[in-house]
Amino acid sequence: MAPKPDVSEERKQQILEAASEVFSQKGFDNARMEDIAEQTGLSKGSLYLYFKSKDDLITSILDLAFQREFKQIENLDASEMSATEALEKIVDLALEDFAGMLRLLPVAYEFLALAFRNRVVQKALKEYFNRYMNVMVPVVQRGIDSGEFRAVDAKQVAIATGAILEGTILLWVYDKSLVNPEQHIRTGIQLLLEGLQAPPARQA
Amino acid sequence: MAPKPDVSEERKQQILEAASEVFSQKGFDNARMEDIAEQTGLSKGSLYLYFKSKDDLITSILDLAFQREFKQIENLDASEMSATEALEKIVDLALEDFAGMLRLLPVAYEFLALAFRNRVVQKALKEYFNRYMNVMVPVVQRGIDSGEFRAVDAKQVAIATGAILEGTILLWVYDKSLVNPEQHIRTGIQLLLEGLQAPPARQA
DNA sequence: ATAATAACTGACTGACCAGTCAGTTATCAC
DNA sequence: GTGATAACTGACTGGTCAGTCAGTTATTAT
Repeated sequence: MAPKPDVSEERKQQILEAASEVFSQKGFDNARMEDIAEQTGLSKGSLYLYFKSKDDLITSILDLAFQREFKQIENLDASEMSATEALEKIVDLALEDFAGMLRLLPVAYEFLALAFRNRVVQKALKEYFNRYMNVMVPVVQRGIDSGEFRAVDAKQVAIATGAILEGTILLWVYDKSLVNPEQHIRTGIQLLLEGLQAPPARQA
Repeated sequence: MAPKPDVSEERKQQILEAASEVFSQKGFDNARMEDIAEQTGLSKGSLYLYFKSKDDLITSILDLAFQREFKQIENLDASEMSATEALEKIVDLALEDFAGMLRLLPVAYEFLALAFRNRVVQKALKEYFNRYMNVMVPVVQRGIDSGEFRAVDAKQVAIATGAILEGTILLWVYDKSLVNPEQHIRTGIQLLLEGLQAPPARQA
């Protein structure tokens, strides 16, 4: 009576993989379900056995990517490092993730555009930003309390660091030959840190 | 013989204005030419008297926005200011433009996503980035030469500054209630500048 | 075998919409 | 008026594609 083993988890993975590929190559609107079906080797009808719509597919893909990106960073035990070391470690992890997310970057920017008119997307992005701040602010604050950094607003530093991360990647999209995310993120963060360690600025 | 005065320049403006509105509200793919026609009060057929396709419309809109953004910055005569003052002035101008571009931001992000698969878009973005660097690098270099800044790579500083600008705006899209572009761009740049003015970093 | 059912298929439907063009209207000169 | 032309219109065409579902195939237990 109990027939074929349940392959649905495996299929879901397979479909998500194929869909990531197709979405990143064609963009969300220009990707056809038929394209994704071809990429998996399944038929279009089968996709609907595992995901209820095209929207469901893209949502699942980005959700997974975001979850993955944070797992490592949130698991980082920063208590044994100096704040500077912790920040550098976080940047390292973000850079690793960047390499993995590369393929999804075009879809991520479309998603960002969507945030202007879609409440669900807005909520997802807010949550993402919150998790980021919840990791960063305590690290910076610890640096301030310990005297490692001068007295600044920890939130502002967390935002500036995030801006360097996201902004450098964005500039890389502008010109992939002149911007090297790995290198330029590191030096950008370095400049920020040196500003943090400096005594209150002398006159310009 | 010579009938009706030529209204085509006026119409073009009118259509671009309406299209910006509709694209920013619905996104490029979901905006219908019919929607844009309604917004202008003209008929769909008329749009095609002034623009040869939907692509032509979006291209014209973004081109105009980019040109406008740069005119002021490139016209800035920095020779009488300190490098710090010049950088701050550039940030001021960028922030002014940001206010004007706000409506186009969603379309701009879609455009960025397009850059991954469209050569023409790639070229346009490269040119934009180049113009930015051509303004920034000399200013920073002058600061270094005059002893105002310590010896760093001017390009790296220009990129870090651009990253703060673009990255802060991006974070604002993530959470509009926690990020204030005007405020956080200023403090981010401030931190960078203080790093620039600092002596070679003491140990962390 | 055969029955039970999970997994899969792909032709089809209904809706959408960019772009066209034959026809209409408005404006002007005389 | 009337003729010339610029400006405009909107029904229509051709093509696209998400999602459906009646039917088919594969796998297993007995």
